[in-house]
Amino acid sequence: MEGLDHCDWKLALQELFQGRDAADKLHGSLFGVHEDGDRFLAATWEDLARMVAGSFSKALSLLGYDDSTKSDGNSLCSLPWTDTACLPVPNPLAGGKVDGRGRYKRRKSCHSWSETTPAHLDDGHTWRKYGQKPIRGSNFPRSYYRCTHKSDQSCEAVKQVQQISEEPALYRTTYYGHHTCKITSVPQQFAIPDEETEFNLIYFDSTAHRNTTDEGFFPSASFPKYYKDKPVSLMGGGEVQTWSTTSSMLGFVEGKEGKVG
DNA sequence: TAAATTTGACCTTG
DNA sequence: CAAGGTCAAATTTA
Repeated sequence: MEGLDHCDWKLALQELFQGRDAADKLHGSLFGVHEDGDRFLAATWEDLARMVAGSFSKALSLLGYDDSTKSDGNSLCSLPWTDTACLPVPNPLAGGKVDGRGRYKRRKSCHSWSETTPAHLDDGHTWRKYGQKPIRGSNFPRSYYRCTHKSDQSCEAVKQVQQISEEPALYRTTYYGHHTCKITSVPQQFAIPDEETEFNLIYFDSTAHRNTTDEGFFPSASFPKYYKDKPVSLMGGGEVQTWSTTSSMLGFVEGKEGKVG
């Protein structure tokens, strides 16, 4: 993977984690252990299957084994993780208000990266909700989140979360911008790697990308059983602030970038 | 008491 | 003008 730049690397990890998450859920539901039991709908299987296929296809593409998803010539680095150009910027000409409200430009048709999941996944970052709006044509409101470190680290990452169906519960998360904040806390799951036997799902060797002095990333990361044992918190009533597991590693990967600019 | 959430006002865009 | 996105005061929570 020497040819993989950091952005593709992150995205590949994201897709792999998401794909495995969906695969686990699909496996559970196929064997009748899903929490919804008999009421678990075929539509959910379809969604999960689609997620599995999509995630792994993207990851493979990023890793150079399938160019079908890169045929448009767009590097995935142009996705919102790294696209700060589409972030809202102050607009001193707007409004003329003295209280600073509304001095921004709405992001237009900037790239957005979104995912639809049955549950919320931890991206390793903390978010603060700053708004909620009813969306025309949707039974569910859309929630707006920004990075908790917007003020202290000028981190401009934002995301929107909207429930798109009730049964099965599906949530669409759209990310804009990327995190420039540093993650200072190490997810415990990663701080103390589990026993070797637990490294059974995904194993990362970052030596091709990092040297030993790098901070905030494990030379060899894996996903031990904790992930399977710890259900991902569902987002109920627009309130989700405690995420865990799957993408914690991604958050960590993101965090190793350090501050930009 | 600090941090997070709620919610109505205000803004931009189409 | 409607819809969607953001701000910030008020309120809630830890």
